[in-house]
Amino acid sequence: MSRQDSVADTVTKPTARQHKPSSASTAAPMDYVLDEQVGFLMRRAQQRHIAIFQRIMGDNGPTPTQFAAMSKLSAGEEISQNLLGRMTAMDPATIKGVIARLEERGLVERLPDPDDQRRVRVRLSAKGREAIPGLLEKAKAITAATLAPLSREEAERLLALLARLD
Amino acid sequence: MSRQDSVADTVTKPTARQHKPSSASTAAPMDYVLDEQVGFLMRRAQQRHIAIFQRIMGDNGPTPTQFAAMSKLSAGEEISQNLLGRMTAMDPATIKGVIARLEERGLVERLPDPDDQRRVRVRLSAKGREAIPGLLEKAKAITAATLAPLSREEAERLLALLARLD
DNA sequence: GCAAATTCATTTGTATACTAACAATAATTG
DNA sequence: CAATTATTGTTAGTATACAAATGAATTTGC
Repeated sequence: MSRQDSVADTVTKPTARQHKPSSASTAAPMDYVLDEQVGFLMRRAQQRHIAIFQRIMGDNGPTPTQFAAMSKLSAGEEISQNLLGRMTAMDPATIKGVIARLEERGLVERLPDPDDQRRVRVRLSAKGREAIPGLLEKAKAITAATLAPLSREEAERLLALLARLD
Repeated sequence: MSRQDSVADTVTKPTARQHKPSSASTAAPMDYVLDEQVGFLMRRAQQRHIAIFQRIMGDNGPTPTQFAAMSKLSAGEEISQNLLGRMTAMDPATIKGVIARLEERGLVERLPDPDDQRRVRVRLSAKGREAIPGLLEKAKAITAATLAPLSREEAERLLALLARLD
């Protein structure tokens, strides 16, 4: 099978870090290697994670943000839409769309808040509650698969470092 | 050596759950804490990074993916659009939009490839080349600001771990 | 040398994500 | 109490991201 030709096949890979600042040349690339920057590495790691997420959750499964919302709602309480967004690191515009799509699929319900007419309370539907155990099982498998390249100690270290970057 | 034992068992946090095994309640939350999962932590860390990126690049600056494309093009060679996508971890549909927006702003040019009529060659425009030194300077500041909560050793460890997750 | 497979770029559709502006409602404060 | 301020949710607009389908061009495999 012809594998997808990777970048390495067609591009002269600068390989590892070279201490030599290449001088002389007109370009003067200024010693900046995109592939070593934290933003690029995080983006790639996230892409892989999301691919794993979709593979394990399956075609009808929730997206990562949809699952995040359902996970928080699985505690059982009704939560205002904006607060749920804060709990799942989504701004009001983003959580709105996520909840709308979950509601379309019958997994959550939206109710007016009797104490505050601005608020919309969100909770899992019966169908949503039934889905939770299976989703949590898959979510654990997703975390395990994402961290599979690392040993236990390395994974713990990574999580601790990531937690300090927010 | 520490074999790659399934990370699945590392998920079982010894710290989290309080002792209430009898579970008189219906919920049985199953020992899953969203905020400790690698996907959630990466998403949050990325959100913070992107906010830093936008703050330092400024209102007229490129987005992270736009800058990634410009950075790769700054080596000076003309690159086919799809290959540039591979080099910057974007699929063909994504890189198309990124290049289109850079072209609208006069930072890159698209040319037909004389050797392969399917291909579109992309290169920096004069305006794009002029912008590169300032952008690289800011990009370094962005990396530094993103990693600021960590010591140098911790940052190196994080980058090494992230690099193994893709 | 030619059919089959692959690659390149594009288009369409779905789903985040954020900014900015907005209206309705609540809370605060002078 | 009235005026200001803050919060909640919505809408519109921009920009990733990827899947799937498509058409054109190039490689391949026999």
